[in-house]
Amino acid sequence: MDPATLTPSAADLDLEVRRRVVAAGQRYTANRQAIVGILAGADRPLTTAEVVARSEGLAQSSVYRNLSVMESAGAVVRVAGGDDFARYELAEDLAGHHHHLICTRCGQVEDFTVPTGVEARLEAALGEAAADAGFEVDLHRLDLVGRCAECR
Amino acid sequence: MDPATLTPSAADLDLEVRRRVVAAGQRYTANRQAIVGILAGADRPLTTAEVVARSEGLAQSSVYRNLSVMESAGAVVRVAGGDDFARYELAEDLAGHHHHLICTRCGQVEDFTVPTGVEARLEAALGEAAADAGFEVDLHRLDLVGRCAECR
DNA sequence: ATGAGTGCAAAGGCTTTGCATTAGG
DNA sequence: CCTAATGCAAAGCCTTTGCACTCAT
Repeated sequence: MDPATLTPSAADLDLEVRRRVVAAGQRYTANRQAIVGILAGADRPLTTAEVVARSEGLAQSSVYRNLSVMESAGAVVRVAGGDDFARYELAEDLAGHHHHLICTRCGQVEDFTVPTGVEARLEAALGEAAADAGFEVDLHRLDLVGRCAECR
Repeated sequence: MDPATLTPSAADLDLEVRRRVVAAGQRYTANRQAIVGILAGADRPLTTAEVVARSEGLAQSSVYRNLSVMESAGAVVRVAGGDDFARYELAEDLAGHHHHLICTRCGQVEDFTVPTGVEARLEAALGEAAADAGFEVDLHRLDLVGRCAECR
């Protein structure tokens, strides 16, 4: 796989995203930079509405388009939550590998990490089992579904 | 947890779904029974469009409403795939615990199971880690994202 | 200059809802 | 009988697209 950056600093993150966006033949504008900053500052995937709200003055359509462009560039990923809103977060190799806690009551999504040992063993076992099915695994998504601390 | 049924036969499945739907104060009509049969006969979650297509003569709105009712009754669950279509499958305790292989190219979702040993260790480790975050886990969703045999 | 990016508003497309009718218990 | 279920069509709502203008290179 890609031996790229692991949870880079804010400046490095910005540079790396710029590199990817430019490599995709697009520009890394102030708006896109702002969106990356917003995503980087969140500890969970944000809905498009949340990004719009936090970007102050950015048109909704631009948010959608920018997220789409940066998704194609491999800088951000779309995340499925407990409701019908598209959520976005930085790509895994930019934000670090993590999982999600999804609350069935309020629909919110929180980031979550498991001990590296568990992660490593899991990954090995999964890749093997999937290969038997002719499937080539890029990455795994592990969501824990239940009740968050506030909704219990 | 719930010491309920484990992958029941077609008839048992039908009875169990009926029980849940009735317990939720709803009727288990022929249409609902048909939808359950369709889901039970698939080896992967189906989009609402697929359910409509396979149900022959059932109104789209009825499919949506029935799936929604049966979801509330705990008989089926909505699954997030690689595209923007809602997919449904039988509840985990009716169809058996499994995971999904999601193809990034064609968006399709396939069922997938991992060795029970891996599953058990995973579950134990996860429940513990999540509890530290104040989160109560009902179930976990593990998706392997990559390329299916046909899209490689 | 030259094409990408942006805003605004309109259009799309999956999903939901209103309402009159039919059917289940 | 009474209430839930169903069909059809209209409405909703998140998301995408068209178009003219602006900005970056």
